[in-house]
Amino acid sequence: MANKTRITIKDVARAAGCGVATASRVLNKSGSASSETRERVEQAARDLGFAFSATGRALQSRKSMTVGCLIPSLANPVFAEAVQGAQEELRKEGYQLLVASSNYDGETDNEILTTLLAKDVDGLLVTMVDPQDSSALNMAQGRNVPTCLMFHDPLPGWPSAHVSNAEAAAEVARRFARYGHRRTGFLALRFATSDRSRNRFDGFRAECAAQNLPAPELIEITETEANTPSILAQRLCEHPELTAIFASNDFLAIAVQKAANLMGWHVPQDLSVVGFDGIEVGRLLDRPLATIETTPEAMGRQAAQTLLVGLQGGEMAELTPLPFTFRVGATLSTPRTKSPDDDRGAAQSPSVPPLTSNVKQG
Amino acid sequence: MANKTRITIKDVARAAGCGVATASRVLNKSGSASSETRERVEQAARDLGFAFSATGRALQSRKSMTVGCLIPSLANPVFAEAVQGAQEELRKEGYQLLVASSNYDGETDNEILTTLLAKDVDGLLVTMVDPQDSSALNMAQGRNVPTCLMFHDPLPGWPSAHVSNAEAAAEVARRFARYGHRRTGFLALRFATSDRSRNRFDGFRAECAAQNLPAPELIEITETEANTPSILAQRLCEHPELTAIFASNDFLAIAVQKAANLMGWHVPQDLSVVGFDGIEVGRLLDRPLATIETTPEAMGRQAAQTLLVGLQGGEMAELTPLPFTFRVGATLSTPRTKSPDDDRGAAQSPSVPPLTSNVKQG
DNA sequence: ACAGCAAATGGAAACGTTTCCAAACCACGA
DNA sequence: TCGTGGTTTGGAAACGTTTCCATTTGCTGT
Repeated sequence: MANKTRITIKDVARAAGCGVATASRVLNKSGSASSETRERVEQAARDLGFAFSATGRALQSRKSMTVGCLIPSLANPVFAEAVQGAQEELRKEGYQLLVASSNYDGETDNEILTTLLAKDVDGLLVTMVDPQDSSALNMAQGRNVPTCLMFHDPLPGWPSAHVSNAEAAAEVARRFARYGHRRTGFLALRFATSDRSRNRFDGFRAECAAQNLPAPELIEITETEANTPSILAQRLCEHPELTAIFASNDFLAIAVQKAANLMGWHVPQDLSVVGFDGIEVGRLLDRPLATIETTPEAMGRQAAQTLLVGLQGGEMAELTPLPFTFRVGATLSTPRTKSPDDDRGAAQSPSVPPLTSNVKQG
Repeated sequence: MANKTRITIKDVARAAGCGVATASRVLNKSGSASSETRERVEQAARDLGFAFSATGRALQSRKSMTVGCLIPSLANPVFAEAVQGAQEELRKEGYQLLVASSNYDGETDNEILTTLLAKDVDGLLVTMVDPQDSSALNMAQGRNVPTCLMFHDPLPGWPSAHVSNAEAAAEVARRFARYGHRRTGFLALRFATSDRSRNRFDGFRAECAAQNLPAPELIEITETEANTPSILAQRLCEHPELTAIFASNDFLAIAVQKAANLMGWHVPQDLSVVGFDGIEVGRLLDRPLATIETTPEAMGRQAAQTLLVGLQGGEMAELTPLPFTFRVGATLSTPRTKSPDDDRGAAQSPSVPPLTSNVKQG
């Protein structure tokens, strides 16, 4: 019960009958020491169950061996997987990850970054609402804290592990065009706080134009609308002319299918749907989801590796976008040919078979 | 370019023309100071862009304001959500979360815990392979580092935020029995490294016995088998007598459906399937998954709140299990009556409607 | 004008490390 | 016997805080 709560290197030194400097040298295998002292120190350390205090070390060496990680939410598997990948990569090199999420809130982003910087993180891995003018992110730069973004399209000043949102979205537009769709929609959640979503829309719209399609309809919905199929169905009904919907992420795309079912529309005959991200469950659906397949874990790994270069004092190179794949699912087909009084949901012959090959792009 | 890299309280004191003690008092709003000095110090701090170093503070106060979090993997949304909940709860009180995952490996568990302890975490949130005899977890106890488990059924020595795995599993057995199933199977992944999974099986088996059902078949599969529908289908074929399968998590349950489809079996007529966890996507499937619905985020929150009590020096009480719900989906029904040469997959009249009410239990 | 007291202040120690530096020690050849 | 040069060794400073404690300052009331 009279346990001193912490065993320090001084305790070890005393037990071994030597100075702390010597103990430190032995335990770190730096500098020289006679084999007898070495033995005594090691024995003492073992007996006492000594372990270095990372705090003491951090203070003296000005290296915390800690990386800060800011993301919108761990409840989104895309971010969670990225963190998982980054964490594994960093741990190999002895770094720990300080993780915090902002819930898609710009102010919280800054608060968190400030806290992380105060914690003396050696580096930063960041996905946030508005990196371009975050005071805290600038402060990180001023303090020379290596920083790598994740998911964001390239931004001046920071490397970013990402997939080209615009190019991926363009691929979707091309697919739609190839299947003969003309009136398309882009379904967005949190459009205001996600540059990813905005960039997807921009890329999608641009390619629609290039393909001589009418401009896509932008449909913004709230979290509640996304989670309530009946309401979502209502929103979709406001756009009866659309034959294909590009959802800004897979969950949304699945929700659209659900909503469509509710109205008796058949996917894909009555409405084609394509998602974004390529989450695993999309594959397991009865009607596997057509989607842009990305690899968030690889993204996290890449970000971590780049950061490691920065942490070792190197120059962090601008990153080339990670490849994406168009996953051919069963939710994209030719639109049914519609007559003006066409009744959606009527029996329908099978659609043309989907294109057989996937496209990989970098 | 000649920037001193870090601004310390000494710099502030010098700029304000006072001692560091005074500066510290002002900036911390502790102790007294004349309004002029107060003003000068605050001005100086603002001008210099001063921020406290958490490391220095941690060293002197022996509080790192950091909590360590160990989980099997962030790639599993159940854990990711728990971390999310815990993180939010802890941040409110000024704590940051140091997150690491072990990939379901017991040795890694211990390595990580050791590292976290070295980092002087003030508390620990843990889900691991084998908490009962982890040297590192004992060390945490010896060092008086408050620790709360997550997901684990109660264990002597540590509080645990959890759902009663056995009771939840028993509920599944009762549902199976009520629908007239007799030959059932329990599909397990990582049985060896998950006490949760084992406890579910035990509870399931016990209640099968109580309901006079034959002992359930334990079917262990590997990750690869789980991810490859065709192989999984093969495994299922080895047990043609089973009419209902309880999968140890929802992903597995979805995989079973997929595999069943592949063989032309109809779910639930030919094979009923129930999952565990209650992940969101289960709801969005064409055939919504029947499952035990749990609330991982709430679990993370509860664990964090308990831990906070411990962090404030209080006694951490044993936690009562969190409630779970049996989610009535569309994957559980009466088994089709089988004749010996019955051809599974033949056309079939609709099953009886599912029970209408959910059950909530704590 | 002065004792007495509260408010304000700053020096110094401590937290646990690492590392610089000077001192002590050793064996060896001259 | 004594330098010489290398190996071991430990004291002390530094990293950025907070806090104890002693000192100084400024008033109050008599």
